[in-house]
Amino acid sequence: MREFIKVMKALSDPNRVKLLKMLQKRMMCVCEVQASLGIAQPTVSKHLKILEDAGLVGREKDGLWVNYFLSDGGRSPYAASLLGNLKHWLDDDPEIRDLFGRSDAIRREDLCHPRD
Amino acid sequence: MREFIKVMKALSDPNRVKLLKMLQKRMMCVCEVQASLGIAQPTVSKHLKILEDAGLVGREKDGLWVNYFLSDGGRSPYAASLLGNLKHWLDDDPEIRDLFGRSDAIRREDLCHPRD
DNA sequence: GGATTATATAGCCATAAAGCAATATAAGAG
DNA sequence: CTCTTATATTGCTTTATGGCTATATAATCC
Repeated sequence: MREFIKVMKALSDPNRVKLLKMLQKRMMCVCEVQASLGIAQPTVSKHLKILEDAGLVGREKDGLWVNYFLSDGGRSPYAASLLGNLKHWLDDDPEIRDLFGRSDAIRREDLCHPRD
Repeated sequence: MREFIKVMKALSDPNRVKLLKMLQKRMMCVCEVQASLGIAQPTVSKHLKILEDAGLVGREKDGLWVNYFLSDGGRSPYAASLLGNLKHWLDDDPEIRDLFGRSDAIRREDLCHPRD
């Protein structure tokens, strides 16, 4: 029951749902998510932790970055099922469309390494 | 998005999930739910309202009682899908098993109409 | 080593949520 | 109409959640 509730709670916040929808397109680092959602970096980290604890996303360090990606669902059947549903859900949602419009233009290189 | 979030929030509480699992077996009135879950009657009514607003349950007046039952999902595709998943989820959960053990013994006639 | 940068954690505040007791509403019985 | 009973609503308290700023950690560069 706890595992199930954890997944449902993780999916109960619009910013976390948006985050998952973005990760459907490609893996992202924290600063890319921050720029796309327009919320503070620590808030993004907190959301990502909640999603990770629920088994909805995975992470992979890459130097200074941490890349987050959609989980394959191996850790939680509830997460797996919901991620499957989310693939075709909300694509017509205006908020999600707006988000995609914005996040497509966001590239890590413009946010990080300002010296390059 | 709001509709989706509403369904996820509705499913984010253990008592509401238990309630839905019980309704899988049969429709129930408020006092039966109250006895099964062991929480106050107004709390039950509040939970049922949240589930109804999310399109997860329906209601039908029967004299003094109000019978609640699982929605057919016609009002929300998210609710429909999740209700379908819940049918086979959590049946092995210890809390749900306990609940079923208790709720099977609960009959409306023993709770209401004490004069009969 | 020290500086820089991306992410994580800690601490705090405002709002939401879940619980209860008390009260209001609605339907049936007399 | 009055009384009873099942459910709904209101008002309140406690805890959980989402947001922020400030600080800590981890990795890279010099």
